[in-house]
Amino acid sequence: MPKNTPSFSKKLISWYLHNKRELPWRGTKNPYHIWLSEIMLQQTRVAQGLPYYLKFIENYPTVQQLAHAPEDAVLKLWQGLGYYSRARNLHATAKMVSKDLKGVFPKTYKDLLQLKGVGDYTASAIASICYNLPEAVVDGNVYRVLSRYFGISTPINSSAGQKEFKKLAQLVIDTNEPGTYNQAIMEFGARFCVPQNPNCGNCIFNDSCEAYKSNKVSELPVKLKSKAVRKRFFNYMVIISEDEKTLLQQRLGKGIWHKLYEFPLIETSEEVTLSELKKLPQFQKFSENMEIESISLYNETPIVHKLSHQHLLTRFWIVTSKKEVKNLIPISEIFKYAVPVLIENFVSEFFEGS
DNA sequence: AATCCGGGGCA
DNA sequence: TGCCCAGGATT
Repeated sequence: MPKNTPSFSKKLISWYLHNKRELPWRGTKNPYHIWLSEIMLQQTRVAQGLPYYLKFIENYPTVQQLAHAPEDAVLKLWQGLGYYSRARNLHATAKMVSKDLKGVFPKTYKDLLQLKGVGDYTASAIASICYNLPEAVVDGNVYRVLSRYFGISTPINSSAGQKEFKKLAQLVIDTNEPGTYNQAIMEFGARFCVPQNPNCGNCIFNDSCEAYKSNKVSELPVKLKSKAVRKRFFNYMVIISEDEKTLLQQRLGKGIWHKLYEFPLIETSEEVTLSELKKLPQFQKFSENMEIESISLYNETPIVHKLSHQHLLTRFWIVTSKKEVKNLIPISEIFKYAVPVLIENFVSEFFEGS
């Protein structure tokens, strides 16, 4: 189909060799390092993931050391990076590779795909970068570059689009150096063929890019709109005991922040007053083994914590207690627990200097 | 096929 | 504000 495919991949690789960023996971084929970086960079910018990559390599230099770490420690190190199932799957896969595979990562696309947290993109990335296999990656950058260069308007988040772009990516990959090619097209998308206002006038492809020729660069790629975000109302009960302790609970159900810690949470369907809060069954349960001395609202205006798919309108209630409550932890030890950024921000603000 | 799952950067 | 980011799992 694409008649200038060789030129496309060659120019891409040439651009890459002259313009690539030097990153810690470049220039190595160590599958542990590549795997770790690829998991971290899922839906995550290089600038955001980089410090986490360095922390993980420093704390866990080998897959065996990661495997032997407690899950809580892995989650704590992952704290702030989001999409925490990645951290749980990372740890599970480390244990699997360490025990069942004696520390040796799978060496084919098909076998890599069996690992928890490794999908089409990540299996292709590891296979091509570590083992020189001609497996084309398709990430957000690849969608953008291919849709523009070839002028394809199939929505990238439709199943038809995913198939079409995967097939095209596999067609144009440079099979002689697939790892370099895959990184080249992603780097090109991340650094030059950017979503907004790309510098097409200076682009190496401005003589062959279909979108540029037809003045449709700003319209590609096409993406179906997702539905509106859900609003949720969170009331966090921050217990302060006389001996400077508080209560944290681990989230164990389905949903966001699985296995992270937070203050006791009372979720409501709307913003509530203190008297309304006190009437709720969840509040009764919360306070049943306590002798509450006082409750005061820390923030009248809810803190809006925005996730990609829901907005959390959050208010913190400060609860002082006379009677000893069970399972309290010293406030000075909150930092040992993996908590959502929403909680971390409150803790650092509220307990600052105390 | 659609939805869920974080957090941050940018125009 | 809305969109995007070296996506994957679940329903």
